[in-house]
Amino acid sequence: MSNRKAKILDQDGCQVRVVHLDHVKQAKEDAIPENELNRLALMFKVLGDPTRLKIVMSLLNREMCGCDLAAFVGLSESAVSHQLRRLKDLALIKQRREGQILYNALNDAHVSNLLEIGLEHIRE
Amino acid sequence: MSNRKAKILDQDGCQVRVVHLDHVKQAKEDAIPENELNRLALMFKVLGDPTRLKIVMSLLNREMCGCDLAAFVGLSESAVSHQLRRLKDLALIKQRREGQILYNALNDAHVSNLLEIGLEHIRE
DNA sequence: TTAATATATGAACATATGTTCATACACTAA
DNA sequence: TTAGTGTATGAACATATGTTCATATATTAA
Repeated sequence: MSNRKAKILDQDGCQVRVVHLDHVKQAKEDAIPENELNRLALMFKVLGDPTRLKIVMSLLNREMCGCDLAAFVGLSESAVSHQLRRLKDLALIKQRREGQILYNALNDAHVSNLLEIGLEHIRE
Repeated sequence: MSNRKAKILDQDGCQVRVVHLDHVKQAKEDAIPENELNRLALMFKVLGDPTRLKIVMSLLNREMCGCDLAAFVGLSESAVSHQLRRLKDLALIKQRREGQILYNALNDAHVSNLLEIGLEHIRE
């Protein structure tokens, strides 16, 4: 492991100081593709809003229609609908229609795992 | 399970339509405390920025100092420092000083688990 | 002490975000 | 078809957010 200070050129041609050239190089090699990174960040960001998180948490144990969710989180049905769309776009929830009513549920086990691990982390 | 439409009063005294009174009631009983919800949302939000997520992902396999991280993500050391503080505030990373250099690492297994499960989700 | 390096921080700016409002669509019952 | 209900969506607004810049602090070497 090098502790020598080095100057390298970044992708824009600017000089950048680096302490551990090898670390930076390896990190770049390991990095996931940019579209995956952005999609992963977007998924976390969608979970990172209290309203949406409260909706998702409530779906851990039951299905809920938009109407119920609006009453539960204390917002308009319109606001809830906007949020549900974002959750659906990232496959965090799935929807099933029964007549006029659209039931929302968690999409798969990944989502509940994320919630559980996240809760463990903030509780320790 | 009731399918009868009902009108109830929310905590602000406004009339709210509810399809499944029992679902809403149970969801309210199950709900985690508001401060936990907000903290959990904040944790996801902090992971939900591409810059911070790229930093955290790079720490999966090695320690990195702020200097290296700035070169890796292609931003100023100041910008990186701001982001590292947010990550540290939520105990997502920990820091260890060695002389002038502050090494950053993931705080615990929860963080790497969250990243792995998140990646699985977006890749399926 | 002085200079150099690594990191931290407050203020300011431009951009992004969530809710509201008005309106439109989808499904059902009469 | 008509009316009623559940959901969706675009625009607009106020707020929140991330980066930049200037500056400050901390550690080490000379």
